Amino acid sequence: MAPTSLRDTVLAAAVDYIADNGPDGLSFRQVAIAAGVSHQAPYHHFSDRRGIFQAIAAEGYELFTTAMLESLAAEPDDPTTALLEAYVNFALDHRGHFRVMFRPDLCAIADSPELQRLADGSFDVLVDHVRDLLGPKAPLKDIRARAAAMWSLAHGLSTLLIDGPLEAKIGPVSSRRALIRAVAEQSGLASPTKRR
Amino acid sequence: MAPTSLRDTVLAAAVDYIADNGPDGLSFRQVAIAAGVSHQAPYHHFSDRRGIFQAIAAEGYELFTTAMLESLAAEPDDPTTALLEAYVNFALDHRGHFRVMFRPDLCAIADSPELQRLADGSFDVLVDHVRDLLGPKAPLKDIRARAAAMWSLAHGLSTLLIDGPLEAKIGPVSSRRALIRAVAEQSGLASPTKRR
DNA sequence: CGCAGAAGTTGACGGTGTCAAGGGTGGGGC
DNA sequence: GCCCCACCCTTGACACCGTCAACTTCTGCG
Repeated sequence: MAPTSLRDTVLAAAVDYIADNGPDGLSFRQVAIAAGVSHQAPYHHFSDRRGIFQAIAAEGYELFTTAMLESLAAEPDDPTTALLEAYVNFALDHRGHFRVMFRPDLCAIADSPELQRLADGSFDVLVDHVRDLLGPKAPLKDIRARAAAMWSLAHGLSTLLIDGPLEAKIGPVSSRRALIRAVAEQSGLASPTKRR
Repeated sequence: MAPTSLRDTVLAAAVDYIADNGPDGLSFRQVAIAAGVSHQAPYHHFSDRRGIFQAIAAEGYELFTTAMLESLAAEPDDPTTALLEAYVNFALDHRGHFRVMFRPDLCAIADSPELQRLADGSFDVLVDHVRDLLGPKAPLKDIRARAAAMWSLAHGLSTLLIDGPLEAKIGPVSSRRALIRAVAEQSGLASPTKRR
């Protein structure tokens, strides 16, 4: 935290703003003058407005991958729920990053090989888990569908909790952990060994 | 379609643009001059930039509700899959609407009672289905969790298919219908009567 | 006929992203 | 010791955007 280079300052300020207000109203210039520099200073660290979002997304995917791996390590006997929990917790605790990571119009993942690599790293955690879960002899079709199902459930719950109307319709969520586990249980995805 | 009022023209053009490019780069002025009118003409039909998005969202929720109801009626023996399919199909076939409907920063659902009513109508279709499915004596907690799970799965799959990296990781989707059914099956949500 | 209201136009203002050019400063080679 | 250059930042300008305000044009109705 000591260096506080302009690059880091701008990045942190942008993430904070996005977490509160969403990425779209973010003003390059406002961030700059809030940091006490001229409106063009950040251009020396980011080529573009898109460059800021790419940097935020890259940071986010790194945090995301380690969060999922840590959760898997902490809860080895129910890895599916562990992953689901890590996914939702990351989204809620790092809204600023999460809101950018899944907006290809903002960060253009495909245009940056480095960013693409980081994103793939995150998703591979999930896909690898499904492969382990279903075993090496499972048909590829099932692995894909299972991964898509897990990913969709986690992603949908995250986005609906962040800015969707879920809480308004479902009722207030007293315990995030309890909601995640109840959802995992109501879908058939969690702890599949108990299901047969 | 005959009247083609300026209001309808602007709305349709905006929806088309959003379906292709996302809602954020949408320019009020460009839409106006593309429609052959001055840059201020649309202001006579929409109070605000936000007003356009609210109108798009309202139209979207109406289409959304009827799409889900029609799918339920067409496939009464597997209503969960019918709803999931309707949800994903709507998202993919009406990207312009879908991209706005779940962006509260754009359309500010809570600020418009009319829009709030339409949105509630859509979600009630889903919640009512879960209530029917689990029976009247099911604990409220289970109903909520089940609704959240179904909703999350449908919403996550939709958003990941629209602009997420799902197809890139899972592989090309030859048949949308097959993917949806496989995902429904891999999650434990679809056709629960067959599961016990 | 008169007029009120809707629909559309023109002009202006502040804010924003971005391009272009300039300044200042610290460090390394001669 | 001096010069030069790379780096970081500033200043200024431009086009575009959303929005406010005032003006014109048209239309229906007493």
